[in-house]
Amino acid sequence: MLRFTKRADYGLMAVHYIALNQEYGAVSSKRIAEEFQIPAELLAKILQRLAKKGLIMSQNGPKGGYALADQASEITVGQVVRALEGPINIVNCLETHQCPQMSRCNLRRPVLKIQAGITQMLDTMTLAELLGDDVPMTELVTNS
Amino acid sequence: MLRFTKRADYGLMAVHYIALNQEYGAVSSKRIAEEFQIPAELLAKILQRLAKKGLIMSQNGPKGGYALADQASEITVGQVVRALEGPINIVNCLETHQCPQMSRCNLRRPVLKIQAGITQMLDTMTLAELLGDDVPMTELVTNS
DNA sequence: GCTATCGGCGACCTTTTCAGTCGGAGTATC
DNA sequence: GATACTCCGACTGAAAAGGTCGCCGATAGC
Repeated sequence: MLRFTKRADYGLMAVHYIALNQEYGAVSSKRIAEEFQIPAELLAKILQRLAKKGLIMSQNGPKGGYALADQASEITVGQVVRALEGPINIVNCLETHQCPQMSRCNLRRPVLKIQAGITQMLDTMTLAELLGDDVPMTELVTNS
Repeated sequence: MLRFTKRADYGLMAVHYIALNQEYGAVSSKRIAEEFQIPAELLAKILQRLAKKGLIMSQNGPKGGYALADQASEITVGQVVRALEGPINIVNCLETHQCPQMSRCNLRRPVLKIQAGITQMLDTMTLAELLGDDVPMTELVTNS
């Protein structure tokens, strides 16, 4: 229901954590998993995927772990999300499957508009922007 | 992976179709299902839900069916989506479940920002806007 | 008043996708 | 070269979505 998977959640948390702590050396998957209390193997898989996509660099062996492949200001939230969840498609009729009423459907334009808006939001938000602010802001939670 | 369910898809298609055709009388669930080749029972359930939420009006019996409860310009895409999928929450740590690292999480602010952006887009888009344009625009499909 | 047609409602089954788990291979350190 | 640490890829279980079935109540036409 228009929701990120935990893959994206965990991935963003992890990348964020790496960005914060990599100056003291590579950050291991295990450490991040403990920090956020998420299953180590699951997180490992996520990080592997990010490494495969070239967003983070992996280093094997003791003292190994992950580090950002680029500056935090050069990596966008959209890149991380797409690396983990594939291309952003709000509806499935526009990708592989074809809606039988493709020709009559007037929903494509608005849907694409929404999609483009979301994509742009994600792509203009870099990791660097996530690092600064640590205010609680619980009051922003608006379950409309 | 950040995707609408078919409930929302079908719901929007149906409401859109009702808006187009209701001037000649109520539009039956069966007719819409045939038009878009979607399971009649499933669509029925969706329309019932929309009726329950007061977005469309139902009329029983022969010649019965559904009609918009309000002007097309007064019904927003966001209303339809929320009626069918509940409140929009991109991540689940912000609603019922609590992330064990709530205090350290710096992701809330950007997530809420994205969420607010999406919500606003959906809420400012009315049904009336969907009715006018029927251009193909297949070239807009950008699987980035 | 009988009948056909429609919406309304709840329970159920199937399929897909997500979340989490397991064993294996590689690499650096000692 | 043995060991401990890491990354890596296939597998299994759980949850949600999608779809189905059957029955009831209401309304309009005959």
